Amino acid sequence: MLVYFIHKEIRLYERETWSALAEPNRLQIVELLRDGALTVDEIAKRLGLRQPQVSKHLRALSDSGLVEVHPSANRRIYKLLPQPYLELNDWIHSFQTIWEGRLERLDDYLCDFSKKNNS
Amino acid sequence: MLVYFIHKEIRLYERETWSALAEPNRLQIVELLRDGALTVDEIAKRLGLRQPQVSKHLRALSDSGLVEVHPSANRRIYKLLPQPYLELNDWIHSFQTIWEGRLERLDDYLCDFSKKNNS
DNA sequence: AGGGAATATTCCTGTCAAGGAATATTAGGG
DNA sequence: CCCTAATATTCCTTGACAGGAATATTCCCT
Repeated sequence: MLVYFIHKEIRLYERETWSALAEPNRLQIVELLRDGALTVDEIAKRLGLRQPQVSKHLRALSDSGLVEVHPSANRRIYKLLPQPYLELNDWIHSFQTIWEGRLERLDDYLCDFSKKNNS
Repeated sequence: MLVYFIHKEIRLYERETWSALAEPNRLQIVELLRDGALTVDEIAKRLGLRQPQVSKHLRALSDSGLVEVHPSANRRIYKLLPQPYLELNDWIHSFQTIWEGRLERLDDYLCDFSKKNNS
């Protein structure tokens, strides 16, 4: 249970995850894939994007380990991989003390380092 | 309790959150602030960054609603805001079916739309 | 008021990534 | 084996953004 608070232990997982999701179209793709695997064309159609850009975004998502592809005949079917979301979940939980408002009063701490700072 | 699974309802919160955290130095700043509020100089010192860049990053984080500043004399003390982490947590949980492997078998679904696609 | 510390801002430059358009690749079907 | 659909890749241009350096600002203190 205490595991969430030992945030020193939390893996500094692939930073790429963040930049991969920072691109709005890629985030949309990911949210689309949440409901199930899709082909490139299908994604392009639903999001109103052109096929090459979708391919490129999927490439980025794939490189960051966010999605997985498995070919089926002519098509390539993309689906989400669970790993990054697990890691994200861990990371977010390392902030639990923040969102639970348990670090509200830090003024003592601040006085501390401001004294140490007067070197 | 079911709230985590109704991902249609989840707010498409500020997309800025992602790009704000995509910058490695900003992510480090956030992870640093997890342990408590800090001044600009303190952050700069600990991360080995120059003060102006830290100020700029804090500006970005502030604009995205990730951090909050309250002045104290000469200094400005930055601390994390809980809101974005709550939202991120919700978002991540909307992928719970993924990481729990409950969407493994989607092949039927795929056959579905590939038929529909033959227009 | 003036000086200095802490912080913010501006300007500049280089880099990187996204979209558009065209083209290459791959795989099935006749 | 060619044709076509589905997908990937390349080249190009453009915009956003990060860092460096210098400067502006803010605020306390005497």
